[in-house]
Amino acid sequence: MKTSFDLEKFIEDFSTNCNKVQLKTFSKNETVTSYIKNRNQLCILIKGTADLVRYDLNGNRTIVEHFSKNSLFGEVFYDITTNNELLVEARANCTVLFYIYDDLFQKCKQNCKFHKELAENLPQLILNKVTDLNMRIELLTKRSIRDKLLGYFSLISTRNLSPSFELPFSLTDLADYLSVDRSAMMRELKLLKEDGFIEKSGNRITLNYR
Amino acid sequence: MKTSFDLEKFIEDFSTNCNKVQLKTFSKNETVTSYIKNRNQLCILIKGTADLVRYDLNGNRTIVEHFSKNSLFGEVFYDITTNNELLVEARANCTVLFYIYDDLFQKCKQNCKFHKELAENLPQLILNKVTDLNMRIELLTKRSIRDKLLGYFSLISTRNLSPSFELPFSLTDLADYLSVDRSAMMRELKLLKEDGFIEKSGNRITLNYR
DNA sequence: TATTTTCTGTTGCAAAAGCAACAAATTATT
DNA sequence: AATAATTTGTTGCTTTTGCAACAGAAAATA
Repeated sequence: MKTSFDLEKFIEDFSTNCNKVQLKTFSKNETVTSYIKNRNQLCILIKGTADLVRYDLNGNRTIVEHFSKNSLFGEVFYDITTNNELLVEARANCTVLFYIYDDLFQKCKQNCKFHKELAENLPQLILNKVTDLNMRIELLTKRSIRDKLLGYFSLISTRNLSPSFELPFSLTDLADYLSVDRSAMMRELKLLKEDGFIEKSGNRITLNYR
Repeated sequence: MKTSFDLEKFIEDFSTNCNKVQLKTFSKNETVTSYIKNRNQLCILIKGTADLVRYDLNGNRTIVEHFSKNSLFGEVFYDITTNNELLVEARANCTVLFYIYDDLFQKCKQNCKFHKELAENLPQLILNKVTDLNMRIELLTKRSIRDKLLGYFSLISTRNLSPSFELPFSLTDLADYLSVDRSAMMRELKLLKEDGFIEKSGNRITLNYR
């Protein structure tokens, strides 16, 4: 895992009069922001978890990204070309920093402490985001539900340094994240149990493969 | 589209004695690099086109990313957790800049012109990469081959500012890029023609929807 | 230019995934 | 504690996708 500085710590003892920065809190299930064409917001999740969710024309819901502490989101990272609605929804109580900027990597005119720190650390945070996106692509390019599940489990297991873990999603959300039908996914989970690949009780999974 | 500085122009009249930078050329179908665990190379495609390709255990080939001028690649952007082979293959004659770095965003000790310029421009190039990856995810999360094709076509069409365009891939490669079976994709293309969504002659597609 | 290789286009059949509907279990709300 | 809402688990049926195999076209190579 790549290291990154502790933004939360930094924010805590941070008081700025910089008018380009806003700190807001959200409670579970609230909409944090929706992506709007021709705006270019940058947001940093300081605390909590949230999802970027898309609802398409067929009524399918997709969890496009899953955010936790230090995750970046906002239109800066997205070319909004489609008519799909893109919403960021709080999964737990959240603290989010909104950054309205002229030039993302330029220090603001006041040259305030916040902008200085941000400019220094943003590149690494973005790099973390890129590796996250690449892992997501690796999952999505797998051809079967089985391979998607196994790939996802193996990922979480590696992160937790344990073959046994609680899913960070409900099973309903996991299906939306892997972009597959929920009932088909449930069926495949059952088969994975029957074939001895995994053990499962509730949302706790134990892997029987390395 | 986001703007970015012209790296090719910059490289042309660039001569450095910085020992951390290498410029190499490749001809079509040559392997530019393969991703190696515990190395952290950063590469910039100065000229040409190339693909990041993965071969999985089932023998499936996936085009993970498609690179053109100014694209970034290398292990910096990838957590190599799987046993899958990841190769960058030149699709056309290429010029690639390899950057062996200690700290990606730190100027090198010699404080050479190249590192200065790169440090200034890298963040924007990375941001472009992030929006590319997000578009790719949007495509891959579409549930049917039909929607993937239509989404992809609409993307290319928007980029080219025209409802008619040559595919930048062979159809075989397009299937590997959309992560679907080639023959199933061909069948769907035929249906799209029959249903009047597209016209197709060879690798030229014309869209009949906006 | 002849020959080999790759790519396109097609099809029948098999396997996988999606859809719809519902009951049971769990969690949230009043 | 009672009720409502959401999530889990399951299944029969339908549709979509994948697989395999092959012929013709196009492109690359000798």
